[in-house]
Amino acid sequence: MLSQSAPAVTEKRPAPLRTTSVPEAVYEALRESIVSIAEPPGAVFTETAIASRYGVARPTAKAALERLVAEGLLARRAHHSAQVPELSRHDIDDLYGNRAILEEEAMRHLALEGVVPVAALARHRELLENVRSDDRAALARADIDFHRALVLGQSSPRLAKMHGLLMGEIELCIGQVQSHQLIRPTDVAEQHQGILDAIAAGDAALAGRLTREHIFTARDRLLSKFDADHTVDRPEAP
Amino acid sequence: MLSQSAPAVTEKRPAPLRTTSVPEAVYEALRESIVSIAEPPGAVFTETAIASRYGVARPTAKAALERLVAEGLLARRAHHSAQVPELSRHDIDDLYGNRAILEEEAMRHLALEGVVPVAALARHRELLENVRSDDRAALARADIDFHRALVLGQSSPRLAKMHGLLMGEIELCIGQVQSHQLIRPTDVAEQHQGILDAIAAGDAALAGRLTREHIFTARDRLLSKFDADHTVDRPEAP
DNA sequence: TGCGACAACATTGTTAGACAAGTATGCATC
DNA sequence: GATGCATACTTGTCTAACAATGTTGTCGCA
Repeated sequence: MLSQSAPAVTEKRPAPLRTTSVPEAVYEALRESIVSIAEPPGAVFTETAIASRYGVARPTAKAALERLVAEGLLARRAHHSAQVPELSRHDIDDLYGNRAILEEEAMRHLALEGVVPVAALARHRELLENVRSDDRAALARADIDFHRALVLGQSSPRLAKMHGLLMGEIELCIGQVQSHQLIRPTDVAEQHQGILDAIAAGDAALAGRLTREHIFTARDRLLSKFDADHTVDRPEAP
Repeated sequence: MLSQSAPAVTEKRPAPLRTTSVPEAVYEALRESIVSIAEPPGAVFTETAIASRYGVARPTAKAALERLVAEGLLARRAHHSAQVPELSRHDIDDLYGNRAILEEEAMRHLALEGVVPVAALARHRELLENVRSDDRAALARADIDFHRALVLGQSSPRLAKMHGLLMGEIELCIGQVQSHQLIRPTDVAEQHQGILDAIAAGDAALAGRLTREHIFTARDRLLSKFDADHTVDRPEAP
């Protein structure tokens, strides 16, 4: 019941065949170093520095930077170097609020179609296998990949596009607020299982509600950590 | 009650001061010619052609094209010229379904804040003044500008960003399916007034419901026109 | 006539280098 | 100590060129 889509379907799309152009590769590398906070908030990226770091021409570096700026992973004013933005409390709230809206809708779609994307199942299994691992960052990534796979599996390309836009900043957010130190992987896995079951059962309302609650739980965890981190440094806060 | 924000607020943001760079100008010009279907679906845009048409360098034209591709206003495969995409029935459905979700949420935000953005009021007045005009295209634009102003007026920047992404394709959609020939401007104005009233009254549920219905009405009008246009040419359709 | 290989062309991908324009920084002056 | 200027840095834009890829048309051949 979990996969009404026949195996033939996965056969018909043999491979997305991700061909990688040079700007694409630079973009990926930069993106990775940003969301992993190898480059901390405030780090500056000049076009020439990126160009020489990766051995490409400046226009190529420029293209990669502009793409990151468009996604919100970098901020820059005219004639200034790009910088990794520091997300505020309001940003976290905004990010997760919109994420909840989008994913709730995506899960409702999936439930109405009654199809659980095979890619999401694979990601779920990955997370289950690593649930006893101590690599919290890897678990956070598995969590994100699971959600991405689910949204990618529903039928609205625009919904997936908008979700992808948000998830970039969400990853940055998770990196900056290292809240996955506190999270219990078993809880996450359980909630994921609940969502999958609701989708498979075709219960759109339940799938939507569970998704919303799951995301709000994550949001609240991040906000708590954020507040804790920011009241220590500022004893004069009310 | 309509504007709880003091005049001082508009004073604090003296002007967005829209400075226009060269690629920006090319982008705007191309975008306009696309959504106004001066360039019909299928029209090809080569980088060199754009560059010589506007008297700019090819990299400049390239940047403008890439931006349009990212927004879905142009489609292109690697090593091929960009083309204006032809939206399918499914695209229209997808576009308006997602638009409804986003705008419903935006109106709920506004209603909860109890603030009607002054820009939206101005747009509404514009539409009312031209309600007897025969310039249907201008009315369609006023309609879009009204919705844009409302969403821009609420407090979530990401919601506005995602909405902007959709609205580009929505404009293209409206251009390709010339359905505003059939629309009654007074109906549109009335529905807008209803939404504004609900927001001012702080009734989030009502504002959301009216918005959703308003958008679905528009969608159904487009779909009807689309079907009519496409069954004429294909008598063998079921 | 029909079909396949090959060659020429068109288009994008990427680079290099250069100059202009804008911004910030530091220094000298008052 | 505040102001104004000069300098350095960074981005904005252009010209030119070559490489890689996809398309098209032609030619020869069966």
